[in-house]
Amino acid sequence: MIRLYDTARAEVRDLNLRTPGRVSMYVCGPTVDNLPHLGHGRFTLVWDIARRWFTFQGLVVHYVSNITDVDDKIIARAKDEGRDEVDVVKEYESEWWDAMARLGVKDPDDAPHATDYIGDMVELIASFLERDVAYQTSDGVYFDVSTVEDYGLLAGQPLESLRAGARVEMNDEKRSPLDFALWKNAKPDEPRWPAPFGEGRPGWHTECVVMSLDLLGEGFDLHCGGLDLKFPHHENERAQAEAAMTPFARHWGHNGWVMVNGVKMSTSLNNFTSLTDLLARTDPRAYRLLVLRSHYRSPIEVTVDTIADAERALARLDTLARRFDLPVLAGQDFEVASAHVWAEESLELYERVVALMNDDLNTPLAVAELFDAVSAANTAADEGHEGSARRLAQSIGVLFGALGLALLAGSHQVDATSEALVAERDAARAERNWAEADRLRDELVARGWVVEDGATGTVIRHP
RNA sequence: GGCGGCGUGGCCGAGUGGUUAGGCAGGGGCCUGCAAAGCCCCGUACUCCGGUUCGAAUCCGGACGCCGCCUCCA
Repeated sequence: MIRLYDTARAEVRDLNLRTPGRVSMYVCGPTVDNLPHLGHGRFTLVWDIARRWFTFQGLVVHYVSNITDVDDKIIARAKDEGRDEVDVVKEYESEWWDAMARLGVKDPDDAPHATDYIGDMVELIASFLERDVAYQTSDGVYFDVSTVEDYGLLAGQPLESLRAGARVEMNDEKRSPLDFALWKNAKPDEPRWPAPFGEGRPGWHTECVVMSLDLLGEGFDLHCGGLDLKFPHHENERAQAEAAMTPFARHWGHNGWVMVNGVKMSTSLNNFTSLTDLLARTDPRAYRLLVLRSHYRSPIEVTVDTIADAERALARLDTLARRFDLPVLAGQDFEVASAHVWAEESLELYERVVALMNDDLNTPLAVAELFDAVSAANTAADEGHEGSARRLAQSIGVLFGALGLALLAGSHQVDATSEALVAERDAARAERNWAEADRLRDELVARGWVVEDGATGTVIRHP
């Protein structure tokens, strides 16, 4: 049984699936108005890991993650740069998928775009107006949050106390500062779609309700996103589903933030580092390992130091892959646990990892177990238990693969000159000509190789 | 003002009553012609003050500090 923290209940509870054996999950995706930042990297990694783990455990996952392609910030950028909104969207959506590919985030089964669902949104908003849970003002249509009995469920606060602390500037046409825009009337030069209540565009909170229900159906299993979406975004989605009397997400999952020097990384603070930059200068797997080594609900510091730390830890794992020549796993397709033969040596490891992962995705402890197993595999090999060591190492590779982390043995493409130097060095060593062997090693190092003496002689690899 | 979270060894980061988290960095050793990789050992941490307990980083109370949400944000 998989257990997961549910924000709506504020507790870890059994993942209670709509259909046994199948998980339907919706992950709130990005607004494509800029390069993705580290926070986007974290949420995609966290939920990719969850998804992969569910699959590994034999569940059939339907994973939906949207692209918000109509938004004030997109319009603002297009204006600033004197180009078309569609052009802005095209550029940054392309950057988004590039970054996802480099992070090793598996493609969603469906990636709906808000603009493909305008008609459905208009219909929903019209129904709200009809039923009087929404109202028109001079600038658009607003949802009346007071019509939803348990508004504030996800925020963990009743409506009254949310209202008391509201920082939003009061628009006197709004009945409550917490009421949110369902529809924004188009100003001149703004993109617009027709609607019975006036030409314009949808507010941000409506698209996810419509798209998740369309693609996953009523009462889907899991709705996820960054903690900052908990309120008001997810609260408002929920409110709309409630108002439409449609069963919505059975569970809510939220991941912690990326911090910068102890402060939340956020768009508004403009203290973000682009994911694109990070991925250009580091091994993308390092970020995944960094994410795995802390709990998904905890904040993490992503800095040059913590990434470098993760890269060094990764080197240890790659060394294992090299030593045992492990296959590369964790691509777009990955193994299911039942497809792997858990040898005697690794069964206990597997069971411990399963217990940890199934308890609210305890990746930090699972990773600690795996690192312990790395030592065990190396020790077994050092002691000459080659087969046993190999079986354990293979299992480690499979389990990291299940978490989306590919262990890389590295390429063995060696140029002819280097190959000749290796042969010369082995000859020199055979003659116990250490001076010459060391000279040849220096030469190889100068050519950019890491030189190691293996059981079969000189082994060179890229650092 | 309301709600929530956090404070752990040089760094990152788990842990929720008693036993080694793990990684990185550092020191010592084994192995090696010398290295590298690997293995072993080591630092004996838990903001502070009280309390409960045979025993607390872990529970309770208080203090201090930090962060977040109640606009936009993953």
